[in-house]
Amino acid sequence: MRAGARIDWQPIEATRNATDLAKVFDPVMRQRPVPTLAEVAKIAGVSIMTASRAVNNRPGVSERTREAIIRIADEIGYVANRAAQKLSGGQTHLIGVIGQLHTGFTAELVLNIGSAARAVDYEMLVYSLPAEDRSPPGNVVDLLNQVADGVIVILPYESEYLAQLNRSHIPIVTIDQTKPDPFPAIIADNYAGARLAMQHLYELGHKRIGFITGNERLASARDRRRAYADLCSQFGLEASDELVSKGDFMQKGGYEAAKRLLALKRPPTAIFAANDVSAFGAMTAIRQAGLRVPEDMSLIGFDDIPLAAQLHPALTTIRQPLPQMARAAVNLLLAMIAGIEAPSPLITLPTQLVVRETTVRPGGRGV
Amino acid sequence: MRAGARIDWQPIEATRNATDLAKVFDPVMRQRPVPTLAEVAKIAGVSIMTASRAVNNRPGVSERTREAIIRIADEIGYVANRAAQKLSGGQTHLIGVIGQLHTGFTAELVLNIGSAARAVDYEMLVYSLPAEDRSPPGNVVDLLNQVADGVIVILPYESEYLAQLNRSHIPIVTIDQTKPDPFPAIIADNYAGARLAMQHLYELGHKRIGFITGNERLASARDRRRAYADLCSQFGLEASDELVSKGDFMQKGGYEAAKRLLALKRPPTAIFAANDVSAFGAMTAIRQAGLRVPEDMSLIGFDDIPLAAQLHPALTTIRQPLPQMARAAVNLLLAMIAGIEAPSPLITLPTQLVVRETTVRPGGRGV
DNA sequence: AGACAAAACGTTAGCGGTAACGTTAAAGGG
DNA sequence: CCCTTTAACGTTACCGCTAACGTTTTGTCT
Repeated sequence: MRAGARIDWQPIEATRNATDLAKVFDPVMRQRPVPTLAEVAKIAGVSIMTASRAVNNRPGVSERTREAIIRIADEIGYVANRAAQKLSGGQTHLIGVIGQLHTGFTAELVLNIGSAARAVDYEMLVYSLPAEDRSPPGNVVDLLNQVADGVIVILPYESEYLAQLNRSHIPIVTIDQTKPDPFPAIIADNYAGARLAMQHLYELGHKRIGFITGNERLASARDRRRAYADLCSQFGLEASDELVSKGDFMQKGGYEAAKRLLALKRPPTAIFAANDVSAFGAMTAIRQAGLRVPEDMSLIGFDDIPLAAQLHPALTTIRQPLPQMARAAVNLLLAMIAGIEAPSPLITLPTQLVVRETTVRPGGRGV
Repeated sequence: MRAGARIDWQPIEATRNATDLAKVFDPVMRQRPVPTLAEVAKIAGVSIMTASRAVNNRPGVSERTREAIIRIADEIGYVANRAAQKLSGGQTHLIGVIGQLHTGFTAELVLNIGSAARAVDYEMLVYSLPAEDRSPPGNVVDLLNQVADGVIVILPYESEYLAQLNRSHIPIVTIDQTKPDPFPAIIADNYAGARLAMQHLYELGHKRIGFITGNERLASARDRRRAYADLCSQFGLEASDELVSKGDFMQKGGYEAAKRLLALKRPPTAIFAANDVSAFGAMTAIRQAGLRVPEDMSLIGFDDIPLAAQLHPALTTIRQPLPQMARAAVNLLLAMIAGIEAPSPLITLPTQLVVRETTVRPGGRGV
């Protein structure tokens, strides 16, 4: 072992003077290549295989040797080459996530997955599907498969297509898919959540409630709509096709859907939007029509994305248990990576009503 | 070449009946492994190397052979193994991006980078730095280096630290870093942008303008503050330390900073927040104090994240040219990957004033 | 037609790791 | 104290691909 190989990583503040910076950019420093397992092994005076066993914490090495090897690895700053690990059939401790980062809900979910992954010593790599979702994600799964141990997929449509395209034997978990056939899935209880929303509006006294649909390529959107319809009839609320306005989970869609509802001869007194983003769009439309939220029109969303609480007025909504969903997805994926069959192919998590400022009794506060 | 090897990818709608689904989940289909270059070569009756040259569009293959090989590759659904490519010194046509997806600005920038990358036939993989940014991104750069051809880094602090940690010789481009020493950088003209904001408020007649600072670990935040101070003295505006309130580019920081400004014996008539997210926080504080935006208090932000236009009232702000920045970053990175020295180590892009609804003459519309 | 260059294609080695098996050293058992 | 088992370590082969160089074919010029 070379003397002087020890490296002291200095905290960022300590590098703020010219002398230190000069050292940082010293060509010799910059050229120092990233060390391989072979170098660790050479310094430790063992074979590469022994070094591999040591750093991966696997049996077949004595404690003494293991410690020495790990110390050396730390000192020279060894980091395993994931590409090589994966190529040779090993594990990379990396999970891939595929989703549309454009949407607030997915983005938030992805961040939660990242936290959940780090909590169990995995890193996360994200592939953001383009907004025009037509590019088949099969190749992307293959791509992530080449570097990650497993993939979590959040698609803007049902995943049968993906199942068809995907030929990897990689573990895959989906989120927000009710058909667990192709892959195990994590999903919030959309039906029960939408019932909570409707019940809330009903209890406030609303008899005529409009609904803005989501992207009905997704089961979650269909479940929410089903709950709306079911509760309308259960509570004896007015129900007609004109009260159901087509949206797409997006802002503009919500805006236009709300506009149609407001243009009715008898507009509703409350609007249930299939997700928060649609609700934001609806809010714009309501205000543009010269009405106030919530005095003239109650509004409830779904998802509880961070923005919902920050808006004025703050949006009443149904909360999806994002941290739990993320943890469940990661745990399920890790189990599959470890070769354990999923206990259940479909894990449903409960939702929760979050009452804020956009829902009041019909007719406004005064009534 | 096997007959019947041709595969017709059916559009998603076509798979919706039971018979097709059964076929999809047929074990034989599922087990079909992802093909390698060796299989392409075998079917084509050429060596692996020739197949490699063909699919990578490199010289040394006749047009006839190339076409045949590419056709076969398409038919059996060959996708290059990026891990193997990278390991053997080749290019993966993949770029890595490191940033904090939590912040709206970064998230939007990342999406733009994704589009820019796809436009030049590259894919993007994202690593989201945890909110607690203390984990040194050096390892993460190494990680992405192992799979990507280059990395674009968007840090919540100056990048000297990164330069110190990073030992890869991988091409790196940073965004929002004024010190191009370690790596070439793309940056919006924050100083000029902030001047535009101040000039706008000045022209509306504001004489007492409050400023909410950003995260001053970033040069962009310091530049904006500098412009604020410079224009205060240039325009002869009231300037005092109490008008500068410490924020951190985040919602809560903006909220608290605005609260302090409002609590002054003589509050300002307008607030310039160092970024849009801070401005949102400020808006909450202003409303909580019983004041209206913009009648009682004008408010201007910086960045023009998508949310700015969707708020009520819509936020006046300074637009950063995200698509251009993304394209510039990608182009610069690709140039570096190709071995071309960056023409300039620091590319500055112009910003733009976007007047919306939160800025009016002091005293409200009536004046 | 022979010589020779260029294009087309093949072979070898190796990227950095791991699985599988082979070998050596330590431990245990009668 | 020798034999056997087990732990500790080493060797070999290979993952899928590309760089570098070697070989064969195809012109091309005189």
